[in-house]
Amino acid sequence: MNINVMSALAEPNRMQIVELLRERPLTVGEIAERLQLRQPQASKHLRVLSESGIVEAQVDANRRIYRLRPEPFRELDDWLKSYRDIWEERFDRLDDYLQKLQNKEIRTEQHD
Amino acid sequence: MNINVMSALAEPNRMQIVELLRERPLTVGEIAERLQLRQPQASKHLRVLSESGIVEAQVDANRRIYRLRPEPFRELDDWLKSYRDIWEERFDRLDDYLQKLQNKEIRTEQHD
DNA sequence: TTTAAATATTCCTTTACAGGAATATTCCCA
DNA sequence: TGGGAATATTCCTGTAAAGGAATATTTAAA
Repeated sequence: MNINVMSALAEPNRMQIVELLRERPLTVGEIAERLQLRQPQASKHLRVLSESGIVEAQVDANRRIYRLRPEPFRELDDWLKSYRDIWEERFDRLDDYLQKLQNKEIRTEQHD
Repeated sequence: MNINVMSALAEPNRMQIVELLRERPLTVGEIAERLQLRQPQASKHLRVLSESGIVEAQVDANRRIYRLRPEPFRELDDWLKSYRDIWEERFDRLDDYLQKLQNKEIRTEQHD
């Protein structure tokens, strides 16, 4: 999977920008206002998102209208598909069985 | 989407570990050897993956057998679903049209 | 009960990156 | 053509995180 896409999405503000743009394309100013970011930070985050191919900008005079690009999402989906066997739990039935038998998992963290 | 999962996957070595574990569960030593990592770095990466819920360890004497957990992948898939409209390009037809008409996109980067 | 194997942890150093502040750039319009 | 609006860029600083080296911990086996 493309590490640049992952890194871009691994920053909370950028993730929020992506979630925002899911609704509709927005200008830098609108994004900054909605997310309570300063304009330069919004621009910088959008630059990272742009360089990873997640967003693209459409020029409108002195404004830039940013929107999501479909490709990274398709790639993410394709990548995920190779894990379907895992997350559908059609795998490792034997190991699972042995693990439950022994009841010896070590996990200090809580999940889900 | 869970930022911790994204951050964990945004590191190249950890992404490789996940790709490795897609095949089958492995011990720390096996992972380190296959990826040409020093054992402590492998352990450290596995700790991050474990804390984000991506992997879990099964104790076998003085060895730990790491495997993928299905939940984060399911969550990732659920999150992606909310973008299906985008990556299937069933959206923004009007804007797309106007954009192509003007032919004014600015994108310095090359993608795909 | 010492020894070796497997793994985890700690400490240190370096580097990447996010935010703040200031400034540059581009565009439209009066 | 000068000014303001929208956006991008630069410089600086602090912090998080990754790797290296050394060490601690746990376990089985001799």
